[in-house]
Amino acid sequence: MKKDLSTEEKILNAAKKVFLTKGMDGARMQDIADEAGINKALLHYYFRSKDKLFEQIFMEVASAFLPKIFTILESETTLFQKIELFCSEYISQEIKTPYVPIFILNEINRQPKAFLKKVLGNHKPPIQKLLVQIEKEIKAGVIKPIEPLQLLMNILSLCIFPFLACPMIQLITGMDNKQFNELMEQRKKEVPQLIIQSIKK
Amino acid sequence: MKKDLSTEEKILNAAKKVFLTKGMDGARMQDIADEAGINKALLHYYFRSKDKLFEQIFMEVASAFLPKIFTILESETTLFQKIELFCSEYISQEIKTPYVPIFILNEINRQPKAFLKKVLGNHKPPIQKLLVQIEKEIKAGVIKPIEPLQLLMNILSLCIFPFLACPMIQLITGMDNKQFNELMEQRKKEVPQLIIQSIKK
DNA sequence: AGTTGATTTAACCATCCGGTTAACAAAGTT
DNA sequence: AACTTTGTTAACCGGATGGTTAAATCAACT
Repeated sequence: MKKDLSTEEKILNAAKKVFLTKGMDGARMQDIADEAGINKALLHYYFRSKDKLFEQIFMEVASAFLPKIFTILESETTLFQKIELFCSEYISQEIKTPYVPIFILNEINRQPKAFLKKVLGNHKPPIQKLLVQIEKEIKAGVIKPIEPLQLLMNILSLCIFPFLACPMIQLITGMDNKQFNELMEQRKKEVPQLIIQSIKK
Repeated sequence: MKKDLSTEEKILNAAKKVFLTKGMDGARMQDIADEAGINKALLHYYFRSKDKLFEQIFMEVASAFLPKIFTILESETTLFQKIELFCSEYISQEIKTPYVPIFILNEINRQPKAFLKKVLGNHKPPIQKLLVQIEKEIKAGVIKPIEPLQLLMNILSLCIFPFLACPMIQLITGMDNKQFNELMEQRKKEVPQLIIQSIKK
């Protein structure tokens, strides 16, 4: 396995792998210890409890994923540019870390309120700006009238779902990872095209 | 709770509720017993093990959900009609049973091969027909050229994702169930419109 | 009423699992 | 070298959890 890493790094890598694939409930401390090639007691020496360790992994994963997205949504560019940038950034990110979406989704399901507090702190979710921008563009006659929330859902759906369903898709179609990723690369352009075409006047 | 149901029905209802919301790993036999208002030993009297009980629930849930979908995909109608019918049927179904999609998704993740075998048996996944139909329509010049798999992913994404992300959406927007369902009702027409518009010449 | 078979329960068992302890080893520090 | 701090391990602990058992209750039939 990993060799010259510090014990703490070995643990974090192992924990990330196990938590991402099995989720909080399905993960066993022993699994993580095995994966890291160390004694189980050492886990508790470095991270006092399973909860603490999970928390650390969760924050690491979440804060590598969400801020980029939020930044784009809150940026000052035009709506169309925003959509293009968001889709291609999001999909790139997901290709690199394919297990993250379902991990996050399940965590939201497990404890919705705790999740929000953890990832947003006291901030508001950064979608208000986008929704207002959409409404403005509608009133200005730049795009067709549409429920802003529907538009946002469409964007998120098209970007995220394929990664959530990746195992199923690969299973049904017999694709391997490489083929799947090629499809996803295509989507970086196709999704924004589809979205923009649907709202452009 | 439920009153005049047979014990077996009480158990199945309780198990469905608990498994759907907490998943196999997160569910406790005691939870199910409590939910059904019975003794834990009675669970094992009716269903020998947690695995057996889960299996039963899983099959019940899956076979209430998937066949309808498959039938539509394999029917003989035109592509456009198929898309319209599929989206509206699928979304209707999900409104009734909102926890099912994430439940199924997680089960696929947990044991992909076992899942396929369970829900398909020896059959082939019924998407081949649709993919061929799409290719035909492209060659016939009825719709724009598109990778058939991309089209299928788009349809599934737009139909399923909102329900997967339902807790998050409700959390962020502050919607309640009723408002959310209204949005979904809208989608029954908007999603097929969006899809068809994107491929129509 | 008594017999029989299905249902239900309380109590129990064994194992799993998160977490602790105490002893030991390695690496500094003086 | 003696001592302290840090890292690591084997063994253990207690509670949770899936599962079992044996007795009690109920229902149907004679």
